[in-house]
Amino acid sequence: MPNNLGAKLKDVAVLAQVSVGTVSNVLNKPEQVSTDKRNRVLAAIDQLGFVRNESARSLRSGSSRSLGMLVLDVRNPFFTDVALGAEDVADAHKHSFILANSAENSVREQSYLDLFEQQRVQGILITPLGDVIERLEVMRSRGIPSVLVDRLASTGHFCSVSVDDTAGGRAAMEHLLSVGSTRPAFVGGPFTLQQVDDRYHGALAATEAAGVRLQLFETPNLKFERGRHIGDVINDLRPDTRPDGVFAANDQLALGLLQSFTENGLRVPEDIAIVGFDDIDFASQSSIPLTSIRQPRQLIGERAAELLFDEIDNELEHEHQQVVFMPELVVRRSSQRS
Amino acid sequence: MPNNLGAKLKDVAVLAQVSVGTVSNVLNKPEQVSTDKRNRVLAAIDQLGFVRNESARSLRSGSSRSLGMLVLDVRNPFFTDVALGAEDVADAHKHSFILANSAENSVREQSYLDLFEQQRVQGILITPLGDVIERLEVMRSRGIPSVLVDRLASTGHFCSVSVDDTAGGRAAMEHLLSVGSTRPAFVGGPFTLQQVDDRYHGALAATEAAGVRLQLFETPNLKFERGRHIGDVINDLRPDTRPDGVFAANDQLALGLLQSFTENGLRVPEDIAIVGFDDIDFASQSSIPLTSIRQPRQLIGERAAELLFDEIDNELEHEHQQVVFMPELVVRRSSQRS
DNA sequence: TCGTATTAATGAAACGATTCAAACAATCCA
DNA sequence: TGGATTGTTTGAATCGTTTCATTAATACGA
Repeated sequence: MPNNLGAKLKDVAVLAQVSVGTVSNVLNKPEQVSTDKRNRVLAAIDQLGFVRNESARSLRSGSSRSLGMLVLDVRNPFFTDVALGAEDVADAHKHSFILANSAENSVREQSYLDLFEQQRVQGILITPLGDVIERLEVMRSRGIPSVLVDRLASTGHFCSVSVDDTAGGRAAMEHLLSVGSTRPAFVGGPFTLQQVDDRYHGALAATEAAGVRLQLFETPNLKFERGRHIGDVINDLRPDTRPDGVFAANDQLALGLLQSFTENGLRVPEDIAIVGFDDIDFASQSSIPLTSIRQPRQLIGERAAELLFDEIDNELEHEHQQVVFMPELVVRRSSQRS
Repeated sequence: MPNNLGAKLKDVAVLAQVSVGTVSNVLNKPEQVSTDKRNRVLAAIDQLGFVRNESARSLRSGSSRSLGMLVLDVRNPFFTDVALGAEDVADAHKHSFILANSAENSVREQSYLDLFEQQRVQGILITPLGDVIERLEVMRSRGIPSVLVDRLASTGHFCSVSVDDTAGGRAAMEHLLSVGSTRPAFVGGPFTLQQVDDRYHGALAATEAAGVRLQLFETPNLKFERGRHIGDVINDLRPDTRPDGVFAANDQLALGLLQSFTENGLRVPEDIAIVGFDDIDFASQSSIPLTSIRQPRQLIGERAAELLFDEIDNELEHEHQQVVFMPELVVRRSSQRS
């Protein structure tokens, strides 16, 4: 017996001696109920410990007051921060917020989209993984819009909020060159991730402009262990060919490199400078604080949620837009050669 | 117009030429429907792109197929990992999982409990913050049970899953003593958090047993910056009174200490050894890897969710239990004086 | 005083699934 | 052949809200 004592709207109505419609109005449009009755109703609600049944509300009104968000990896603090920003906005709109983790697995991605559809969420924030754009278009045609996060919408059919990864990559590399790196390298992968590809090409543009060769160390993913591994590889190179400055595609990789270098006795930044990307908290919290390219993480989440609400609220007038933030170079010790 | 094209159960029934009851059975008890009709129904579902309406299901059946989880701080990787474990279990039970962040703010805590109640979640996993036990008891009496996470249930009225913080604190301090620390210190706070208090008293027991004095540096919270600050304070002490071994109440504090010491030129572990607590990923990923007390993070989440499901499924026979995991000392460079 | 706005309150009809008692069909046995 | 048994299928009732067309009450101006 699931529903033990739950008082319902009708019980409240009886106790307060008004109709159910009035109780509903007290809840939803309190200003158009007379003070007298409103107080009676509120008292009754209090006395009975009445709690609205959200399922019934959603059923009747056709959609639930909730947003779904699907990220690539909740264990990456970058995404938790983006989610935090989005949640704030959802909160402000009195929507609940369902955070799901595709964990870079496209089966999970699909099944969470199923879930969101069943829940009739009002909209979806997603960092897409698999080939999911088509499905999102179908879902929108059925009334569930979505906004792409940390990913530029290539067709104009979606709003998106992202960061100019190419510019970020260029800034990172220009910085390395400016502190005197003559044998720079890029560490990252896979190149099927647009972000990685863009960051690399930004870096490449910088080295080409300076007439310097850019070494490439490709990784199968962006995790710490991979960074450590490449660090060991780099350490084994002959000192005169070994990179003297490394730009890693994200901070987790960069931290892996840093640990490997430290353990192997390479001095950072004297022997080799490091620049990461994302500027997660742990970048600045490392014992050798990491130079990084900062993305406005919370802001990305906030803007994305706002765009989504705009589409939800003004289905017709809404115009899709691509918000692209400029990332910011934050210089710390890992690249400071004074 | 929210509900554009949504086909409903009835539409499926018409197309498949069966009754709505049969369609519902195909969805819920497919084995008791004849193959013939089942196939017709499935084909119709496919053709119409029918998606179940979860609100309607929940309304009719009295509770939603979902679990709520309320953590102290989603930005702390410890909690994301616990949540990940719990989510897996929820998934396996085909329940959806709502993760909420009280952010150490008891107003938010209350309002998320409101939300969970409105959503009629089937149960709640919570790391309680404010004075919330009473409310949880009321909620249980109304059919929404909860399990305490990372917190021992002091009354026997709840299940709980936690770690023996006292033992962990003792192990941490015994380790520091064993590597030769003669002026050990504890860094952490506030002591209103049971976890902190227990870890401290564990450490104290170890020093008392060894006849050594334990210095205490109290902090208002467990964040990185506080660790950094205390690190600076410690650095300013006269070398002959300065601690030569520090046990921090969690890893974030420990990382803050580590950064401060490194910057100030104190050598870790030679001048001062550090031990943290939680063993988050970043502990091992630090450039000087951190010795820490490992909690089985995912497992904590899993066990908690399992206990919750047991209470949900066997309301009557269920017996509350307190699961207490033993933490594990993981020795790394930050405390290795060879 | 009467008609007309204006404002408040009502309550029956949805929303879209699940449930369950009853009807129906098929099979078996005496 | 009829009755009992087993297995499918049916469809009306139901969950707890919101919605909205009506009705009731009140105030206002002529």
